[in-house]
Amino acid sequence: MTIRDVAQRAGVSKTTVSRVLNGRDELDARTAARVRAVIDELGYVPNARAVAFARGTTHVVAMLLPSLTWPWIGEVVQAAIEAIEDEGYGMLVFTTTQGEESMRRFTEHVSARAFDGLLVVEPEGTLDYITRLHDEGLPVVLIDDRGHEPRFGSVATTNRLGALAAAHHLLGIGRRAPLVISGDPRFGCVQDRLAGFAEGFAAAGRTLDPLHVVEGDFSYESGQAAVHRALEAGLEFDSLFVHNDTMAMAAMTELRRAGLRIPDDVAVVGFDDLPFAAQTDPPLTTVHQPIREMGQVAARALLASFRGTPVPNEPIVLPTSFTVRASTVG
Amino acid sequence: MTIRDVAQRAGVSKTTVSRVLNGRDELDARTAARVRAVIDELGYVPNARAVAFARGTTHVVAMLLPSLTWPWIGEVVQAAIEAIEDEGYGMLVFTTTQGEESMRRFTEHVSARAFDGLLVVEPEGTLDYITRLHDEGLPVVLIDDRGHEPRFGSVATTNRLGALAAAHHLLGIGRRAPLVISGDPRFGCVQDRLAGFAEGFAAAGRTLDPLHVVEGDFSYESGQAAVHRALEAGLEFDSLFVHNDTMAMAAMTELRRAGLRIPDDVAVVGFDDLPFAAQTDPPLTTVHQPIREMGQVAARALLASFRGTPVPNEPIVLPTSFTVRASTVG
DNA sequence: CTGAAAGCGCTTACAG
DNA sequence: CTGAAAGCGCTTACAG
Repeated sequence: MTIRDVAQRAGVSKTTVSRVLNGRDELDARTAARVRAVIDELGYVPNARAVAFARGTTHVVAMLLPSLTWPWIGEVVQAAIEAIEDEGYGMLVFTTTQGEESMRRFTEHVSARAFDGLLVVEPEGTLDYITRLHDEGLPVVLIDDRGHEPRFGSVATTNRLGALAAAHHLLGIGRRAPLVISGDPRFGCVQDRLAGFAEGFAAAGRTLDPLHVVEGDFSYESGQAAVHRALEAGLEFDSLFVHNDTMAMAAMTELRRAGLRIPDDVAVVGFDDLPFAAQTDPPLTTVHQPIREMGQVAARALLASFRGTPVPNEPIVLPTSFTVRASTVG
Repeated sequence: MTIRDVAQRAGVSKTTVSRVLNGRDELDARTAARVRAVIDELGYVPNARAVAFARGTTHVVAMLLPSLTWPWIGEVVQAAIEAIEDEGYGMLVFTTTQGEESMRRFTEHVSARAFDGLLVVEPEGTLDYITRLHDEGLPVVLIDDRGHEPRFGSVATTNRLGALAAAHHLLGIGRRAPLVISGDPRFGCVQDRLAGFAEGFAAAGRTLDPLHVVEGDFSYESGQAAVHRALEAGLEFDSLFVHNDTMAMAAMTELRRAGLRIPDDVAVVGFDDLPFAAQTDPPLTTVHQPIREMGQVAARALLASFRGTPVPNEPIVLPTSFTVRASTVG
């Protein structure tokens, strides 16, 4: 069934049916009603391929991601999909688990103009390429989990303030000797978290000893190893500020193994507030990242740009919040 | 840039360029080489919208899911995407977190013929609808996590045998009094797991007491509650067979809280083998579901059907395996 | 082996 | 307010 069938049955031209469908031109109310009745009766839905071809627009948004199996990525994508679906768009998902080959394929889809705009959680080392796509006219919004501040639209969060809140909380419960387990220091977000946390302690007249900052890489194993090394080295600490929840969970397991009580001997603060943070043992105090909101806001900004509202050039920054649980306050 | 530009520059017709692009007809090797050279030189990529329109085929596969935030769903989708991308297809993802509204939107995309085939992890209560889509000619493959055995192509796993393996393992390490924490018994997979486990104990001359089967709903909370209730009721057990890892993890936390040692007092076996199962405390012995393989096999079966190989009518069954960790063998 | 032409199902100036 | 016609960029019989 095509627009022709509807037109014939309603006794109008295809042009008129098209107008009813898209409803921006003036048309006689009665004609419109009649056409609409026929559309309903026939259950007609315009062929998406034909519409895309004629309009030069797909009603599809792509999302480029490192992988779907990361802890928080499902949340971002879910939120973005919901926002996208709300406007009748579809979401094409691309991941880069196959490295170069994945990027080659993605590029192919870009060149083929298979979608109208792009949401991206940056796969490592692709920022220049994404920037080029943006410069070439593809609407792009970056969901910035790494503190990039790119030259195009992005959504980020307050890493520095989040870490500051962690510092205040630990100071507030009387902890004076924190150990920091950081993520990879090449990331802007890691720098921001280190800076914010140091700032909080500095404001209380306490300088953080650089020896009390151990480097992890956001993985479970690295969280475990960090605590292990710190204990072996005989470092003294009454609290942990860990740059993500996964490492924090690992750290807690390791602390318990060493016979330390949480929070009595060591209070632990994470970063992310993933769903499992409420279910660790003990439940984890952590800096809440507005993951869902970031996905949603990014999607909405992209959709708005299709309607002519340009994506802001500076990052859209969404605030973290602070979630207190039993890992710091028994 | 369009196919016209390439044709002009190569001094051939658009038909010829199209033939080079799709390469199924015979053509002069030299002509083909010349056209290919021009294509490379110009970096020409056919417009996906035009191709889709002309061919009546989109090179896009859709995946319908309850949600992207479930523990194992990212793995399935990731595996499916990789298989899809390998053949140059794109993956359109739809979730049903918005209930009826989501389904209405999805239906719209179906009617608009926005994709060539469908992969589905069934959102509750949609099986009849999916069956109808299949009957109307849409290629569909179900990734069956619930023991459905639908009337169309599906990929499933050996729930019964997996549970049987769990029973054998527990018997093998001398456990005689298991407590089972099940999922929602309306699911076929839950029935299969109950049956397989009971079978294993029956074969060893031991009948399972129905009182020792407590019902959960696959959620963390329900796992915790189940153990709590069992202990309150004074049930005696030396082991736990839990129908998924999430409840198993919750159960372990609750056991520890009650002062019981794992595995000394209670050995614990889960089901799924999610990534976190290796990182619980202690690491969880569990029935490994071939989640990635299911996604991959389902995607490949769907792609094969586009090439004329029909999707088999009976379920494609992939075997579970059994992963032994410290929660049963200290 | 190659090309001219029709056609895929819409949208959108343009004319009335 | 409405319609005839061109056009979007390919593919695919059909003819040679």
